[in-house]
Amino acid sequence: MFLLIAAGPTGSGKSALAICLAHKFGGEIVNCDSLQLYRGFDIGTAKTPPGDRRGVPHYLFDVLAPQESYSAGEYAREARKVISEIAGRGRLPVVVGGTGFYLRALLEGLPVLPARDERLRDRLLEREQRRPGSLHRLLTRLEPAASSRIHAHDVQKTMRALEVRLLTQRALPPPAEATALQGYTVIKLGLDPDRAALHQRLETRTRAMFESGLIEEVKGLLAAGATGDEKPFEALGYKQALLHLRGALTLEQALESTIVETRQYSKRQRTWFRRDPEIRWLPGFGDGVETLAGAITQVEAALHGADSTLN
RNA sequence: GGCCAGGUAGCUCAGUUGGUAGAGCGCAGCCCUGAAAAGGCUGGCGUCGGCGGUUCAAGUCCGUCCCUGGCCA
Repeated sequence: MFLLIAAGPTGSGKSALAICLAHKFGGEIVNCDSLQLYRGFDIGTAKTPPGDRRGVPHYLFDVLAPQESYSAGEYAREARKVISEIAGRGRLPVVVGGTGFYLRALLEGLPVLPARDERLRDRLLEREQRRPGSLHRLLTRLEPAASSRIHAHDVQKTMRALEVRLLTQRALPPPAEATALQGYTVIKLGLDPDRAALHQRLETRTRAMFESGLIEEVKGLLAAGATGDEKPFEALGYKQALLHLRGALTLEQALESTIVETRQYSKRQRTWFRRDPEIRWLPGFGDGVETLAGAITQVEAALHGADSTLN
């Protein structure tokens, strides 16, 4: 069984590439983007409209309501289930998305650890607010190895480490090893367009999002009952649209801020994916003819290469 | 034309009584084990508008010229 992955920074054309490959090789698409999971967040997440999907089935899009929180662990479980169903039908699962951490959780697994505990977190946060730095000091005492890996200023990660420590102490048995996804030959493709060209495209795309109704989409979500405090409103463009609607930013400032933060996000994605030695990098954008041809060649070679070694 | 306020890192600006310059943002690089479009770390020699002058020493004082904004003509 094969599993195809399309990775790369936002705006590099992953979706176009994935749809094309799925169309050609009998594939079905599985989302690996932490925000395209949400219903109603369409324009700002650059979700492929149903009309552009060329009849290729798409999974794990629009499966969450705004107020539902989510995590890499939940994603990995859901995605593994969907992938196994697709493969079970004799089709090729094609995972597309820029959320590197979710992809890692899916393929390599996460250590078996307790999930988030909001009540514990509230207490820890309160403690941190009363005495800044106290959580990291506590972690250093309880779990020196973990605290040395986490910078003292990184409260979010410090809190997670403490949470794990405090919960596992109570709830033995000790954590098991991470379980990697088994049974698939994974073909990882990565898109690596020229940086200046990507920046240009991201700016153009962001302007287009605002012009084609991002603000109205946010108004609609609020009218439908969202408060704006839900997690997906932290997303690029949504955050700024909200600030604009609340009068904190002019439209121009909201646009400018979204452009800048999108560029920074794309850089973080590059840094993340670049470390993965299994990715076969394709220069250019996923909708480029040559890039697409190169991808098809790669996939064919991988499929045939595996055929001959299996026989 | 006159008066006033400014011209310091890509941008916005700090720079005490003169001792060869700093913050934020951007930008670049990086980290990441259930918030990940999140969170965090590292990186600042730049003709201090130009030219003269005073001084051991000038972004900091003096002169002059140029530019920008405002006010008055």
